[in-house]
This record gives sequence, structure tokens and C-alpha cells, in this order.
Amino acid sequence: MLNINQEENILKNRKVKPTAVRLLVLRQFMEVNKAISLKDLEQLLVHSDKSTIFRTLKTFEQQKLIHSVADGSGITKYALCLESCECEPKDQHFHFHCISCEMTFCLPKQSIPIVQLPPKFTLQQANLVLKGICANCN
Amino acid sequence: MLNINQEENILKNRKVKPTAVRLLVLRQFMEVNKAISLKDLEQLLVHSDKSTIFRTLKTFEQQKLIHSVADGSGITKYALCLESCECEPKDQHFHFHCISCEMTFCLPKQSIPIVQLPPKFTLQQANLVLKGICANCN
DNA sequence: GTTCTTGCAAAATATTTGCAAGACG
DNA sequence: CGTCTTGCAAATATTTTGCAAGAAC
Repeated sequence: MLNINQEENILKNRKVKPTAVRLLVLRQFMEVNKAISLKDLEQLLVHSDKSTIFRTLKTFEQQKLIHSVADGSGITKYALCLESCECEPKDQHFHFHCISCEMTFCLPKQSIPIVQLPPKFTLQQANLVLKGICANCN
Repeated sequence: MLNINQEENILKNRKVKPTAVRLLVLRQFMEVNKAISLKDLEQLLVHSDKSTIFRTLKTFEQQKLIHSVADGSGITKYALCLESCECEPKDQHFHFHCISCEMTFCLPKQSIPIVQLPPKFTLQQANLVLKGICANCN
């Protein structure tokens, strides 16, 4: 299928060898459209090993295919880096965490707020996590 | 000392019985002036038990004396709720995480950026974590 | 064959709970 | 006494690594 080739290309573009598990993990990210944890993936991909998925996440993260999201749930989640997500020198990540269904979504990119830092502090990345109730739960 | 009474009052004001461990934990928060983890406290308060400190943190959090900080380090940290930190319906937390020394500081309150949420999403809290290099490491 | 990936097991790290003894009123 | 707090031990959850077998090139 063309789809598979597309996913393969995504990986190749980031210098990640498109192995079976990696394609499965990438596909999950593309399908769910929200931030998911290692455990989530474990349960979605019952035939792949936890540690393999773990290392896949680290590889993806390193190659900027995904980024980690600390949404305060205590479990590290990961989300796809879309075009609207610039995983570059000055990262900016916006996420919404629903305190009802516990889902975490990426929000479309918006301009970063101007925040005053104390003297001599230099900024590299900004993560904004908004919490509340999502449309489904409202 | 007057100081102790002051700390006792802080606890009493939040309906928390000022026990020995609680006073020690509160004092640590007031002294360090940054976000600290359970493990940090364990090491600072060698004579207090881990689980007691843990429950103290939960109690403090519930009574809005402290709030948790997900700074992406993988370890949950906690920081004092100062006057500048309104742990109320519309929470806003600003933190700075130094990727060099791994310290996490509370930033003084600033107005939260206006962020456009998708339809039917309602906002209750906003957490902004900025990452970079702090003054000490710069 | 050499390098990279995978699965299994297990280690390492973090968080949380059960329970009985003790403190406090 | 009765309630709340504490320490100890241990369970649970989460993240991470070692290693040998297998796949890819």
C-alpha cells in the first residue's frame, strides 16, 4: 500500500531504519492523534516487546520524530512532531490535558508568549500544558 | 523562635496539623526556593521516613500549600504555592528548568498568554515550563 | 561477517499502600 | 479511648539495561 511507503519515507527522512516495530509505532502515533505513553503502546502493540518500544521511542525522540510530554499525570507521554511542531532550537510545545478522560492532545502552534526571565537565564524550549475538560467530556 | 511559630501558622491556616515532619518539610521548601522531589526531601531529611514525607507532600498538595511540577525530568517535583502562585480555580504555574544543573525554579507570576482552544474545551489550569540555562550555569 | 534490531529477563528507579506502634488530645 | 501521624516493610508502577539470538545489508 502507498500508506506504508509514506510511513517508510517519514522514517528514512529522519535517518531511522524503517523496521517492523518502528513502522507499527509510527502508525500508532499517526492514528491516535494524541500523546501516548509507553504503556499505551505496549497495550496497543501486543506483539512487540516493551523494551523494543521503549528504545523505539528514544530513537524517535532523538531524531525529532516525536517529543515527550510531561502532562502532570506522572507518566511520560509522547506525541508526534508535526509540521506545526518545530522541534528545533527554540522548541515550543502546547498540549491540552483533559482531567476527565486523561487524554493529552497537541494544540496547533501558536505564537509563544513573551515571558520575562531573570537576568542571565537563557531560553531553549517552552512547554505549555493546559488542563481542563476536552470537547468529548464537556 | 518566632520563625517556628510562623511556620506553624502557615500550616494551621491551611488546616494542616503542624507535626514535626510537616514542619521540617515546610521549612525545606521555604529554604530551598526551588522545586524539589520526594527523593530530594528524603536526602535532606534523613531522620524522616520516605512514606511519611510522601504523605506529607500529598497533604500539602491537597491543601494547596504546594503544587506539583512536571518539568520533564521524569521525577515529580513540588514547589511552594507563594502569594504569587494562585492555586485557585484558574491555576497558572510558571517554572524554569535548567537543563544543565537540573534545578527547577518558580518564576514570578505573569499573565498567562491567551491561547486559543478548540471549541468546547474549557480551561482550568495552565502550566508553562521553560527550559534553558540558568544564571548559575551561564 | 559486521552492524543494527529485537525479545526476554531482570535491574534500577519512583511511587504508593498496609499495618501496627506511637503521639496527641 | 479515638483519631491522626509515623516508621517499617513491602507492593506496585515505571523506566532502563544486559545479553544473546536473529535480521538486514
